[in-house]
Order: sequence, then structure tokens, then C-alpha cells
Amino acid sequence: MKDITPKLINLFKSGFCTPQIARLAIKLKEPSTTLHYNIKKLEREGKIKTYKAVFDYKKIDEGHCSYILANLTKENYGNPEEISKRIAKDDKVESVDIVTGDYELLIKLRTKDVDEYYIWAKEAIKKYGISKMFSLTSLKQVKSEFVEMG
Amino acid sequence: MKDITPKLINLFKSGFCTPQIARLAIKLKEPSTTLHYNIKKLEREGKIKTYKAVFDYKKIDEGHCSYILANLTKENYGNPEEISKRIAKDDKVESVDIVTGDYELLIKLRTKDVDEYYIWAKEAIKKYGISKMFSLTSLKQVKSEFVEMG
DNA sequence: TAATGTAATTGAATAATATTCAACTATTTA
DNA sequence: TAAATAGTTGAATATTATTCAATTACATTA
Repeated sequence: MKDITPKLINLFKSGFCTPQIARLAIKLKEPSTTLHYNIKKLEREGKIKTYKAVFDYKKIDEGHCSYILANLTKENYGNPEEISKRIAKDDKVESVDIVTGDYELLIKLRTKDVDEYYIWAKEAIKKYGISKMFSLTSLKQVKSEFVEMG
Repeated sequence: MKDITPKLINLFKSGFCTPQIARLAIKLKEPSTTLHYNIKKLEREGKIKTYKAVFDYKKIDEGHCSYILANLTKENYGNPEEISKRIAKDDKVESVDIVTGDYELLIKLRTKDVDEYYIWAKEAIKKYGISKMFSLTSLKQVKSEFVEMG
């Protein structure tokens, strides 16, 4: 049997979805052509970047969620953008922000468990030139990606 | 003219989208019926929670993004869950986590600008019984909701 | 290990939905 | 206020999802 779900999950994390115009038409009591016009306009203007799926991460073996504050080594301190773009490529990374305060980066990471988190963190220090890390572990994800988690 | 885009944006933040099976079929070189079957299975199992849109937040007047670490007053310290569920109801709140460390909650907030952030923060202290707040402002959102921001 | 049941794959038919188009209306601009 | 532009909408068409039934793969157990 071919297990296509991992591929599916990865593609759905950032795309391969589309608006449900008919459902919106009912909800908003507007003709579907009007909604179609307005949605395409939002897309054209670049206001909508993509359509994607949101998962119950525990159920897809990404139950461990952590927020990592990171300092860059002095070689990289000057251009956090390049480093953060590289970090952003990682499928396990939900978000990367360059932030104010004592740390330069804030990374939201989703892993299977603490072990996988630890492996990732060790690797990251080497790969991305991180000089110091401060991690917050999520004990409960009440809302994520604008979606309330049951 | 009726401006339905704000309603549209709100609905798209957490739903009213659907998978693009035909595109996936081409991408994965599998029959669309196979993908249909597998996707419905993921939905049935609750692994997929919803399908939604991701925005260029600057372009929809939600350009100011901040991470707020919060302590609850001692009356609320015992049940962070109830408070966090209430906070989660707020449309401006992208995520809420109960976290380890010196603070109980980590809130990701999207507002138009600093002014709106300040108003929200003041209100939140009153409404949710927050005794102390520590905020990190995002200077650049490199990735968000698993989507790389150009 | 053969037999039986269950889960997954798939092509063809159908149903549902998005998209296009053209006519019209509202809004903005000169 | 005329002309141009942007937004709305119903009807026609094109796409796409969904259902169905047949088939195959896999797991269970006797």
C-alpha cells in the first residue's frame, strides 16, 4: 500500500486548497458570482497568499510544540534575515519572526516529542549559527493559526 | 457598494476553504479518487481540522504583529485554560498557548498598528485578569502559519 | 496457510461547483 | 455631468468533486 498521507500533509501545510464559494454564498447571502469576483480581487491584490489546511497536530505526530528565542553568533548578528529564511525552509518550523528584545529570532517549532525537539535544537545551533537559545514549551495549544483547538 | 471583504477575511481566517484534489492528483501523480479517499479519511479521523486562507497581513491592515507573554492574577492562576479560551475568541488573536517558564500564557496578536496593540493590551489586562505582560514585537515575519512570507 | 473479512485503489458516471460572459448598476474622475 | 472605471449579477459553460461498483491489497484467525 502506498502511504501518501505524509506527502499530502506537507502539501496541505501551505497550499493545495481553494475557497468554497458556494458555502460562502449561502453564509453571506450573496450571489456566488459576486463572491467570486471579490475573492479573485483579493488574490490579485496579493492580500490572500494561499489556502491551506490546519491539523490536529497531536494526531499527525507533531504534538510537541515549542517557541524558541534565539541569539545569533556575532558573525550572523548583522543579517538575521538570511538565517531566518534558511530556518523558514524547515518543514517542522511553523513560524519565524525577527523580534525586538534580548533575542533576535522567535521560532515556533512542531516536533513529534521532546526527543525530536532536542535533536532539532542541537542541529540548529550548528547549522544556523545560534549562540544562545531560550525555549518555551507549549503545555496546551488553545488556538493556533486562528483556529481554536478543541 | 457593499464591502464584503471584511466578512470574507474573517470567515477565511479559519474556514470556508476546501482541498484542490485535481491539482494534488497532478502533483502526486495519483488518481483523484485515491486522493479523495485519503483526504476524507484524514478528515474523518480528525487529523485535518479545517481548510483556511493565509493573508499578507500588512495588506489587510493587520501589519503589527506581537507576541505577548502574560502572567495571570492569583485569582486566575489556577485555571489558565478558561481565560485562554476566552482570549482565543478574539479575532485579532492568532494563537494562544499555555506555556512553561515564568509566564503562563503566550499570545500572538495581530493589529493594525502600535496604537491598536496598546488599546488591546490595556483592555486585556482588565478583561482577562492579567497581572503582568511582556511583549515582543515582530520586526519581520519571515514565516507564518507554515507559509513563507515574501 | 487458506479462508474470510476489512481497508485501500481505481475508472466510469454523476452531481456539485467554479468560472466565464455579457448586461447592467454604482462609483469615481476629469 | 459626461465618460470611464469598478462592482454586481443571472444564465451558460467548463471544471471538479463525489459517488458507485469492481478490484486489489492487507490483516485476522481458525
